[in-house]
Amino acid sequence: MDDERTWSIAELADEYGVTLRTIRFYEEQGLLTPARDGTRRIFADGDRVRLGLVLRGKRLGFPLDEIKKIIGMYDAEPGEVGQLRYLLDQIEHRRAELEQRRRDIDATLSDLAELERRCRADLNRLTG
Amino acid sequence: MDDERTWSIAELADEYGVTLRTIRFYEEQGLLTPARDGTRRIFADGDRVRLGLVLRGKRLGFPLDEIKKIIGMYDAEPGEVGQLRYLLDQIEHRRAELEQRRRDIDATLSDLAELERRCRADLNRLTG
DNA sequence: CCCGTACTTGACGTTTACGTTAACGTAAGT
DNA sequence: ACTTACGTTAACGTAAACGTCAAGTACGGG
Repeated sequence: MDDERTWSIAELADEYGVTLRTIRFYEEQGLLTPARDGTRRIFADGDRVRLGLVLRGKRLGFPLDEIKKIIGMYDAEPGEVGQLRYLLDQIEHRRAELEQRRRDIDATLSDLAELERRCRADLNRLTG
Repeated sequence: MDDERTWSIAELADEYGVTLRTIRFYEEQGLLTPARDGTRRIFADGDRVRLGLVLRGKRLGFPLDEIKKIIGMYDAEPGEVGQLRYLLDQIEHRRAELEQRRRDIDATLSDLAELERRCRADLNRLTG
């Protein structure tokens, strides 16, 4: 099986539910670097994965330049020891950030659960 | 003990690490409604809590008008049955959103963990 | 050859969430 | 009386993340 399949910009946009403009903008920002056939963009599987990562980052509320850094970490060359230590440091930083977010989410979910309880109680009182 | 203590805009800004402008802007947007002593803003405990909720929403990447709606749900009057059903519906919607976010976070954390493993392996190879 | 469809690159418009002066009021300290 | 600290409103500026034209290119079908 060849996984040499490629996609047009419209196919990718359609698949991920974004506009063409969005994808072009991501390329302009260096988040995607599709190949070219003349002037046309050709997206390989790696590009699809990257787009998925970008959108996941967006759902998490990260700004695009942050997302760029994070994705950049994934495909950094092994490089020298200093680089590796720096990268590990960054990883730790991101992890802390994400764990803070998860705490915020859990707190909000718990607030919502409490709110729902009150709602259901009120509803029971009124319709019960 | 009276919990009648109040705060100035500067105290609140300082406590939460935001600027005065930010707080005034939140008021302008209807996210906060502090009392007044003449023209001066007087923040009660409820206002502090609300500011905390706003900032939590921000950390989660919600836009301010979304945050306004969510917070609005907390202090909605019990109201009529239709309102309650609508509110329960909204709660469900927010919950789904937050749970998607948590999945995104977990996926990212797992990516980071894998990346860290590879980093440590490389580091061992180089310094080992 | 013309048409429709898909693609391209500008370039300007828009919204959000504040930052940044500007110009002023008020109350306390010296 | 003067300064300093803290507050006010009004208004313009800005960066991010696209949306929205405008104008042109490339290609297969009829």
